[in-house]
Amino acid sequence: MPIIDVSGIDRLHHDAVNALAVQMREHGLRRDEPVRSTFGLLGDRWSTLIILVLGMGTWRHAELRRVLGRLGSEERISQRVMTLKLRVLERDGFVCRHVTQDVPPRVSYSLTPLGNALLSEVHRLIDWVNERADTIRMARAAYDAMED
Amino acid sequence: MPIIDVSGIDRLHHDAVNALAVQMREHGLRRDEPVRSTFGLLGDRWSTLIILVLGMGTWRHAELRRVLGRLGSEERISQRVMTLKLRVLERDGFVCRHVTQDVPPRVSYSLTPLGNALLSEVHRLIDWVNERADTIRMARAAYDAMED
DNA sequence: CGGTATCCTAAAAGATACTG
DNA sequence: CAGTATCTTTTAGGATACCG
Repeated sequence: MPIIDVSGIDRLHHDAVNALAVQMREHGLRRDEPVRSTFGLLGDRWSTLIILVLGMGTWRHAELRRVLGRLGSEERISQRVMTLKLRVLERDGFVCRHVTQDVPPRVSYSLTPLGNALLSEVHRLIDWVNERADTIRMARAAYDAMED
Repeated sequence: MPIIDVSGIDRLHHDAVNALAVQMREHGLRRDEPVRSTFGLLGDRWSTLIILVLGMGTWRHAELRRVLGRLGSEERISQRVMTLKLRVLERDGFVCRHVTQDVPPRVSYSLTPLGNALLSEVHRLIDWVNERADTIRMARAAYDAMED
C-alpha cells in the first residue's frame, strides 16, 4: 500500500519515493522537526557563526555580538536577531545561557555537550566543502561562461 | 598582528577569534563562497529535498515537481522556484541537466558524482540529527515548560 | 513541456528607541 | 547590560499568465 499518491509518477521510482515518504513522515523530515530545523540553523545567516564562536568558550552577550560583527566583514548582527538566534539554539539544547544576579545582570553563553557535538559536525562539513571548493568554483565558472 | 580589530574583546579570546577570522577570509566562510552557499542549500526549503529525490535516479521535470509536492505533505513547490533551485544546484556542479532535441523538449535531472557525494553527507547529517532528535525534543519541552 | 516574466505574500533580518 | 517592542527593508517563495 503506497504511502503517497504515486499516480503520474514513473513506475521505476515508486518504491524509492515511498521509502522516502516513510522517512519523511516517521523520521522527522518535516518542518519544525529536529532534522529540518537543524538544517535550517546551518543555512541561516548567523547560527552557524554563533556556534563556531561559542566553540571557543564562554562569551558575554556584548562581546559575542561585537566579535560576530567583526567576523562577518562589514556586516553586524542586530541585537534583536542575536537574541532571537540564541533563544532558538538554547531551546533546542545546543547553547547554554548563564545569568548572574548582579545589577545590571551579566549574561553569558556557551555550548552544551550537544552543541559541541554539533560543532564537530559543522567543522566536518566545512572541511568537506573546502576540499571541494575549487571543484565548485570551476563548475560555476564553466556554467557562467556557457551562458553565451 | 591581529587580523580583526580585537579592541573590546576579552583577552582570553583574542587568538581564537583571530584564527577564526583567518579561516573566514582565507577558507571560504564568506557569503557566496562554497562553504556558506552549500550550507545555505542545506537550510533552504527545497534544495535538500531535491537532492534526496534525485538520489533515487533521473527525473523528468514534471515528475520531479509532482513528487516533491507529494513529499512535502500539502505544500507544493512552484515551477519558478524549482527551476531556480535546480539552476543553482546545476551551476555549483551538484546536478546535471539533460535536454533532448524533441519538440517539445524533454528535460531531465540527475545528480553528478559531486552531487552524490553531497547526498552522502546529507544522509550522514540526517542520521546524526535523528540519533539526537529525542534529546532535542526533550530540550524543547523543558524550555517551553520553564517559560512560566 | 519546460521555462520565463510579472506580480504578490510571507518570512528573515536590520534600525532604532525604550525598559528593568 | 541585556532584552523587548516597533517599524522598515530585504529576501525567499508562491500564483498566474504567457512563450517557444
